[in-house]
Amino acid sequence: MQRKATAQDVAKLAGVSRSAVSLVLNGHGDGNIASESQVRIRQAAKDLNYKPNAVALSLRNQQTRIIGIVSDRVISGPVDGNIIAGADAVARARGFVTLGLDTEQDEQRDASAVETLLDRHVDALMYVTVGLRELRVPAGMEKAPAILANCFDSRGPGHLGNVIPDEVWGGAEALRHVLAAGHRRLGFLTGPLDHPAVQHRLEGYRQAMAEAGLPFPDGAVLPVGWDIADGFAAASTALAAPAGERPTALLCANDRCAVGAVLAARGLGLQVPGDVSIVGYDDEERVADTMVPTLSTMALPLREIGAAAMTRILASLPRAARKATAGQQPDRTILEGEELIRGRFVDRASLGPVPAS
Amino acid sequence: MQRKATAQDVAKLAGVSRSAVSLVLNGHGDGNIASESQVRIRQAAKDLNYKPNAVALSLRNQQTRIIGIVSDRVISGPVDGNIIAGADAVARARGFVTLGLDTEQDEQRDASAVETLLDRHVDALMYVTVGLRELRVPAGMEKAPAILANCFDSRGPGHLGNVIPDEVWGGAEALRHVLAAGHRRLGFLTGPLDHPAVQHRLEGYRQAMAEAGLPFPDGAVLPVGWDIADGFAAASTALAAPAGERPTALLCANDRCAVGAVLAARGLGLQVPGDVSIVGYDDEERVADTMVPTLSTMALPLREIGAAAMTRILASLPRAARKATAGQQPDRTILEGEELIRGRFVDRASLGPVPAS
DNA sequence: TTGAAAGCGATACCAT
DNA sequence: ATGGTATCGCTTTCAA
Repeated sequence: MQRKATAQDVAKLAGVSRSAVSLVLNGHGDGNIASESQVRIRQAAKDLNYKPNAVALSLRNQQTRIIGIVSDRVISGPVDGNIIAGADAVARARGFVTLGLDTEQDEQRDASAVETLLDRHVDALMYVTVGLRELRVPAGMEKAPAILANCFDSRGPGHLGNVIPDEVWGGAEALRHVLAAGHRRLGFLTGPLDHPAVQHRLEGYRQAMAEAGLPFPDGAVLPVGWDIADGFAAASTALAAPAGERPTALLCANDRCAVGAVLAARGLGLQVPGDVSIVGYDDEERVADTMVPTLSTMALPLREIGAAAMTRILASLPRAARKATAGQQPDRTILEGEELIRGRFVDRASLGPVPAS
Repeated sequence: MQRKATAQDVAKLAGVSRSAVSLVLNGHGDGNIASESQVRIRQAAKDLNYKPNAVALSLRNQQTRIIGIVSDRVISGPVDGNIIAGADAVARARGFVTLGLDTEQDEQRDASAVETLLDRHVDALMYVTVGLRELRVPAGMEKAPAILANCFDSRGPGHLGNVIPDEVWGGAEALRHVLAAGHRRLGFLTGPLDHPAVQHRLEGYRQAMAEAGLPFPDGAVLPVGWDIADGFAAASTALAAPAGERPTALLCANDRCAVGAVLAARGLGLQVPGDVSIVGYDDEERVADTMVPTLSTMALPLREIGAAAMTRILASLPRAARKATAGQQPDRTILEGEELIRGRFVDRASLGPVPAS
């Protein structure tokens, strides 16, 4: 912590009292301070490169302008941190800063992370998960305004509000694109059936089939996992059927799974998308866009989720930084309910027309 | 910022003054406060779940116990945040917290990120990059103790100290494993030749060849890029040669590039590692370990780099948190020089013996 | 052994 | 219009 100019220094240079400095620099000077004093004060502040000490302000205002973010494996993990990036962008635009603690998927660290943040007197809390999932809200989170991003309260609705991707819509939208390309023999390489995102997407798949007046082919659902090897194994099986029976399009649980599916197709001597189309999910950077062939995929609106969650939490804070105690009540109703955000389908090379056969 | 018990509350409950509370709770009570008062104070603190207000402490001690981290695309990016995780683990173990700002590769945000951090009066700064590179140190970084992780000062040595992976050793070590498997016809799918990591690894490759008494095959170096598509293109060319001439092992710039190489091999009807061995670099989570086949690769010691950088920066801080101003000088010499960290070779399935042919 | 008081930096009320 | 002063919560020196 280096030493910088204080209000006192500015006051001395301008030949006034520090109260005058404070008044002027906060815009309350107009009815109170002689305008020529105001000029001198502003000049002095500029000369000294004066910035109010954030720590002193925090103490004085009982507001740190820090939003604490607990994440399960977003910061340290190999996956996209765009939720946090989106949240941070909103926070910074409003003079807040985010303080992130990653538990690295160790549930025991949840409560201690919250405690650390609370000890630092963050103004609000946000919990971010790497994948959509149920969250056992850590102890202590009720002690500050809080919101969940990409996860939902295990105690059910009516507790902590949250922002999540609209997976029902996402599943439906992805399938709509596949159907529009003419595909009818499909394979759904989903993640585990007990995963909430998988359930939602399946519902979306059913919706899209119904919209198209098609029956839903239950046998086409192949629950696997989220990794390359999972996609490889499932696709190897699904594509082993003779040309007239095998699926002409595979909808995968995510882009890595799709990579495995492409690998499997190539192993069987099949072209993508010539013989089989493959659609991913997530639009993972440096995977979907640089894969061979590039992956058509349903993008997850991660940045938007983070931004929406941060927007809500900031709106719940008492206005104006000052008078946090006496002033108006924080508007907690903003923190209730679930907000669904839609992604968008990214059309690249791996989805093509139905093979002529 | 919720209201919590203050030292005043503890004092009242224990029937003493707040100075007594402070003395006792900081271990300075022994020669000063009656031992029975001490017991009462400790009990009262426990009853009220008293924790000193971190903000007030920061103001009083002129030390926030926050380390600011600026990163170019580590938090928001799709790549491993393990450097930050390693740094954070060290910091938290010593009662510090890290405040990370990601510039998302926008150089213009560099200085403003540093400024934001400095405005928050962080005790020290760290700059983390997603890949090894030269860094034009942002303005303002000299205003606090600072260190570089995974990058190096563009002004050359003797300026900001740094911690980076030992890429020369890494290149040599990877090649040693390939040579030990018997391979002699090699292909080096490196990143761009002007990239520092590529230059270092190339030097390592030469070393390992020399150690083995082999000439270095300049024609085997195929500089490409870092993505799947790059690896695919380069490997497609390299492996197009007839069986007796084509390389039996490919050393790739990173794991994604290796994925592209595997894709290319499969496209040519070649087995990995049956016909050609493929070695990655980075040991990227959820790629190297779940690829089909799983990737043998040179792991980058990201966590260790973060931990080492944080260790050095904390060691440079004035001891004991108190008497920051008057007390001893910060030990800046610790922040000088370059520290090289070695990774380790991870032996999985993609590296095999030379094909019988 | 204990408590009163100064000070970290900024703000806002209240006399002047 | 201006400046003195209490306050935020804590630490530490100095008197009593």
